[in-house]
Amino acid sequence: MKLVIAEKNIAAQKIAQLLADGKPKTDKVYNTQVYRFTVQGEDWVSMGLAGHILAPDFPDEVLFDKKQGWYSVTEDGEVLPADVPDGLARPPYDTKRKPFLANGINIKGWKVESLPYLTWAPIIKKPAEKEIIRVLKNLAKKADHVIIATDFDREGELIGSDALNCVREVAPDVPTSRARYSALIKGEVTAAFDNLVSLDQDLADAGESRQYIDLIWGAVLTRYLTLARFGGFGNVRSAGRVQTPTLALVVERERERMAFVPEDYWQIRGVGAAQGKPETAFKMSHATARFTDKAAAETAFSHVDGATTGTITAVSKRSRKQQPPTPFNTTSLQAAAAAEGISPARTMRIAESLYMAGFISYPRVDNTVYPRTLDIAGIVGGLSSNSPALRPVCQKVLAGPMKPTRGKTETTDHPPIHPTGQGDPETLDGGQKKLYMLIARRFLATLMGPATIENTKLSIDVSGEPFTASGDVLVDAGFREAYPYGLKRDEQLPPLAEGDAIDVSDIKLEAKQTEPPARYSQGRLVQEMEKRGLGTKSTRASIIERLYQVRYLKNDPIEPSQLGMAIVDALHEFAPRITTPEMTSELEDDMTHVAAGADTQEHVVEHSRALLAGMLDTLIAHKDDLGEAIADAVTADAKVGTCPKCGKDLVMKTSAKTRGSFIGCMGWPECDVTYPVPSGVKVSPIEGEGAVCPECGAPRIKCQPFRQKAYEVCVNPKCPTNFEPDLVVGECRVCAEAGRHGELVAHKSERSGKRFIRCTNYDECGVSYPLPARGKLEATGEVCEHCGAPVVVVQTARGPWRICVNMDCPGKEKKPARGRGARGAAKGGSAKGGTRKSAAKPGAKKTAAKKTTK
DNA sequence: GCAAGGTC
Repeated sequence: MKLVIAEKNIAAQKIAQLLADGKPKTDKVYNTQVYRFTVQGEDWVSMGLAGHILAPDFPDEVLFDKKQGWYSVTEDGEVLPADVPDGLARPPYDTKRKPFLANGINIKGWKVESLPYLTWAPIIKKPAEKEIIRVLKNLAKKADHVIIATDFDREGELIGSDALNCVREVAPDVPTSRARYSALIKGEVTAAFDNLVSLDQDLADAGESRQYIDLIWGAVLTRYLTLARFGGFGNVRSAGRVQTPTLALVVERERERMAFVPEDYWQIRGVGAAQGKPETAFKMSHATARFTDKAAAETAFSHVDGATTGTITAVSKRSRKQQPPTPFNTTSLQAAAAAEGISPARTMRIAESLYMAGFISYPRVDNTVYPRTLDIAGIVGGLSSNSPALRPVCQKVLAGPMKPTRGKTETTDHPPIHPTGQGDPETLDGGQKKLYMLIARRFLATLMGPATIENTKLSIDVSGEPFTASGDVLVDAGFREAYPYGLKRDEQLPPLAEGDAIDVSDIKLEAKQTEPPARYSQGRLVQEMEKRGLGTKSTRASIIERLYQVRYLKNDPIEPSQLGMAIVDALHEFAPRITTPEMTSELEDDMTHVAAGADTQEHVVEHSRALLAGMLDTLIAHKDDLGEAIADAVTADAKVGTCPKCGKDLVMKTSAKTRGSFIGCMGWPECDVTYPVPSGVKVSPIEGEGAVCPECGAPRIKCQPFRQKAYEVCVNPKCPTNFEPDLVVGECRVCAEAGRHGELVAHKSERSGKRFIRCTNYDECGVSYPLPARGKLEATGEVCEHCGAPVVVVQTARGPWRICVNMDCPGKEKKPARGRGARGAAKGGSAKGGTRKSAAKPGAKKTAAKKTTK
């Protein structure tokens, strides 16, 4: 039996189909799919791995004592790896050297001293995909020939080499060979299997060098940063060859913004309209788009101030074509999806699920050129029958020439990301459908003609001053019929001719300032990483996500936190190599040499270890400075405002007793100012105007609910801007039926800030209703016609909103368009609306909201 | 409690 080992299941299946005499049979070994087939009567089996099946790691004996964590203490009080194997320590760090004594000292402060040992620690490969390895070994035992058919690239060679090492453990003598194909098509694959070669160990070693260097630098620097000032569990401060330069890009942009000196300029703008037709109003501006000289701007303005008429002096029309977009690869899909509000990491998760469900092609590709073998018409036909919304445009595409656009990158391993045309999009959830439609529409757009946009430019004379107005109209939609993403709205100008008089109004002189360079969006950052050679199509999204997770980055567009800036600054000073993309490009050079046999893995890795070791003395010497910088940055990130009592910083804190968070003063215990944290929202400080509440002097904060509009409130729940005196909204029905008198009163919890209505006889009737978190309440004195509960009015940003307070009311109307969380909350109350257990219980609301917002 | 690279 011949065993074929592919990098992934789909490749194993495809290879089986392409090589088999007839149809391959799907079989299972343990729980993994394999494909059995015959080639010229001989039995073959193919299986897919799941990428790397082994992961590099330090051996357990140098992983440091498990109980002690990342360091351990010898009997002499010496802090060392739990057991230093022979030959582990290299100059200038040898085992005889005592880094320090821990007796009588707080050991925590000394942990980084063991890092030189880690720098020289040996690295082994540990099983990462145990199930796959089990299957691999099971099949290898029965095989008389093993063929490695992983992807034809450096990582593929390494994955194949790891697989061979597993095979060798159970079948040391089985002959092995390597099939190299660069596209999963008949010609390529059969040629590869007709011309088997042997595994390129140099290429695999090059890949393994990358693994080792990434692990050593990542582990040593991450532990260093984490331990320099230990911030408690869950506060890892990571560093790495790709993530740190990526973070540095964001920090650099932020620094440019901070160093930016805005320049003043002036604009004169107004509104024009065809005479007597105010409905044709259009914007116009002075022909000098930006006056840099204030006096000149004022002079020009003095001529036109209060003008009511103007004259068209020229009309010019020019049409331009917008070319259809190129096919999607991973980066361009991530960028386009990011513009639609889906982060690169989420895009990849959704794309993976669409791929697994058969809706789209393989999502990790660099290629932007459809292969000739792709059945484009078949896919369009499939889309047409499965997606009614796309049917008309599909029919148009089918009737056209269907000449696809081409991008710059052409590889043959996978086609660009495209819909398969199969599957009913109605079965997809919201995020999946949104991404699927983007991919499907993009695909159609690449088969269509350009869009034509007609630009009209009016030159206007107003009291001797030249003005212009410009309008863009899409006259021929072309590919835009399929792909409306990022399309500007038409700006239509009224039909006017030279010499026509127009009405003019609202001419204003506006003082403006030039803007600093924009922050990166997640889509832009992915593109920038690609440009600088940082990460791969498969890793960039997750690396950005990681930077958010360790709280180096925040918001979108991306801002670095104080912590992120402190990390970059510290590493830039003491380990600059890790902060720039050059480490990656030099690593690439090294790997090229190893792959070519001009250098060895041992030499390259050792050299890298030495570079890191050379930085450690300085890093360790500056541990306290760095720890302080990190601690200060973390405090600055936690700041939500300034204490009205003592002027120190108010920060987010966690109560040691209840583990709940609250806002407290850094001046504690001298100053006892605390505030509750509004629940269910992300809190951030307000800078500049509006930072301090004019009513009570407490800071105002910005609250960002999940997927809802952010709002600003005073942090003080007792502030008149938050506090509403208890409001009687009606009479309690339950009490009335029981012959008691109970009044329904609106309350606001001082602790959580939550609002609710409760009966004055709550202990007896248990009647309580949740209320919306915000908006001034008014009693109406009315009762609901459906359920008899009181009706109140809530003043919202969108105007007054009348509601029956009973969330379980049968006549419940849909709320005016607001966030989903609020709808979820309303639903949550409905479970047992108006009874003690549900409505009043804070947990109930939260769970329900979670369910619907997921 | 570490990285980055595959893929699920």
